[in-house]
Amino acid sequence: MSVQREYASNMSVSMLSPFGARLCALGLPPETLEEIAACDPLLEEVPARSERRSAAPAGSFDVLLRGWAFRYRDLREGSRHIAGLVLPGDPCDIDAVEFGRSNVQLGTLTRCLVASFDGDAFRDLCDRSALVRQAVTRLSMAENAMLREWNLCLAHRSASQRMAHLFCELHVRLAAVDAADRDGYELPLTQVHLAELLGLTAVHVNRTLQAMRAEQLIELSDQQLTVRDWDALAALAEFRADYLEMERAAA
Amino acid sequence: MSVQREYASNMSVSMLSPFGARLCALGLPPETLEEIAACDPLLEEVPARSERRSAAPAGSFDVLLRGWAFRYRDLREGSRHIAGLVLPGDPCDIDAVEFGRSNVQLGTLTRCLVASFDGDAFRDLCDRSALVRQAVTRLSMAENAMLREWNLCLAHRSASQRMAHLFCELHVRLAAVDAADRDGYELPLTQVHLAELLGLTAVHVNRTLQAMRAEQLIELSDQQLTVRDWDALAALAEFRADYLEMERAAA
DNA sequence: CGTGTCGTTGACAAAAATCAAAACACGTGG
DNA sequence: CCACGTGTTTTGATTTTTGTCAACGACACG
Repeated sequence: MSVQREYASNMSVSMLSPFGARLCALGLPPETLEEIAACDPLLEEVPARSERRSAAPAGSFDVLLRGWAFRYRDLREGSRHIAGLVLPGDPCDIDAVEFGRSNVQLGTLTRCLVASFDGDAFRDLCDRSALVRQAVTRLSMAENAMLREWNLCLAHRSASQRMAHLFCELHVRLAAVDAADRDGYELPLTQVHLAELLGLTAVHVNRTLQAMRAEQLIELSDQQLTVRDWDALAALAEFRADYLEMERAAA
Repeated sequence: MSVQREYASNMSVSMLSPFGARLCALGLPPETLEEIAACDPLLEEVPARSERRSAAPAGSFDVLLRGWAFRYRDLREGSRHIAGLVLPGDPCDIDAVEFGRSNVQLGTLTRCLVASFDGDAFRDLCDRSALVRQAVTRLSMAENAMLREWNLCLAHRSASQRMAHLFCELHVRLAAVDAADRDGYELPLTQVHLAELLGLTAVHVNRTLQAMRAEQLIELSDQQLTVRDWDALAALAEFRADYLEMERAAA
């Protein structure tokens, strides 16, 4: 391995730091990131508010490094389902690794930086390295845990509870990649986005937000969310962070 | 390897046939099942209507071979969320493989036969065999796909659409393990179970079922579901089976 | 026979969707 | 600078969907 190559690889490791944080939170050793970084990802900037972009063009393994994105699916006549938010450190579409192509649409909310690993090279690496394949498995299972939790919310909780749960989950996930203050974070979503995500109408989202503001739970203006009363918010949502903390679950 | 051992292993392969069908549907070669079967699972009968059973006691890897089971979680005061149905060939809790213990509750609807692989032995096998670890990854991703689809249903579809979607999905999943007729299948769920699964009240489930019967979509009595009009049912649910057929997606 | 579970029904209340419109911010071009 | 279009937030009135509460009948089982 040439010096340039090693240098490039080290650069990659530091570039990939949010992804490294994710792997670490999943209980994976630092070598995992080094092995993956050796794949030399392509770094790509994506402008804000882009849509109709495949999550992993050409079956590559794409990881979001900076910015906010979301997975979505169009429904009949103008309606849309946002299947989940993609935050720094998250894979855009983990399934693409196994199945060689993506059938998820990805949209961006802010300007994003994406690390794109060549699909075939990454799959080769999976075959060679048990650690890397284990990382893929755990990333998939982490997503699984979030989906299950969100399922429960959608099935059994009210509009305000879902909203509260989303805000709590985002706080914890953003904090894990140093993108949240102690009492809030930037939330680059419109009320329409929230509606598509929560499975509500935009009108109802608006009224729910107003109720939550009136109850002194949160403030939200200019894309900035401030949590006024974390305990009350978490209690409303019946939020427990354990499903997000796989490493503790593994211990 | 002794003759007895091989013999036992061959026995296992045939015992495990529903699980083999799953692996095959996920695009995995037959060797995968053979390697796994060599782990010599314990076969365990579980009586019908048992509850409060951990999905994978002692971190074992458990696979349902016969019967119906479900994953659930208790909520505040008497209410309960059924997170998913476990059909023959399905792992009871795939996460237990990676995290060495299960925090999912499992209940049975009918008498069940479960193959239980020793946790540590199975994890050793994962480390040795890329194929087996890949199987775990794909099983996790398959569950992921179902969760995503169900998420969409819960978020954006009405009671009758959810119900229709459930019936369609079950038909396809049961057919994959030869447990469905062309026009229906046994459905060992009470209306209360359906309610906990669909995120509705039992009363509303009852009324929704009646409406679907009145519209000649289905019949349901004595735990036997008959699909009267598949096309109309699938259209109502906006059901497309592709998310269940990973092998085709991979092709 | 009681007792329990399950399916069913009716009357009513709450949650959320729908429809329509206004208020507001923000850029762009005249 | 203003007029204009567009996207976002807000509001009110109304309807639809679903939940809640209470009760009853069928049926299995001890």
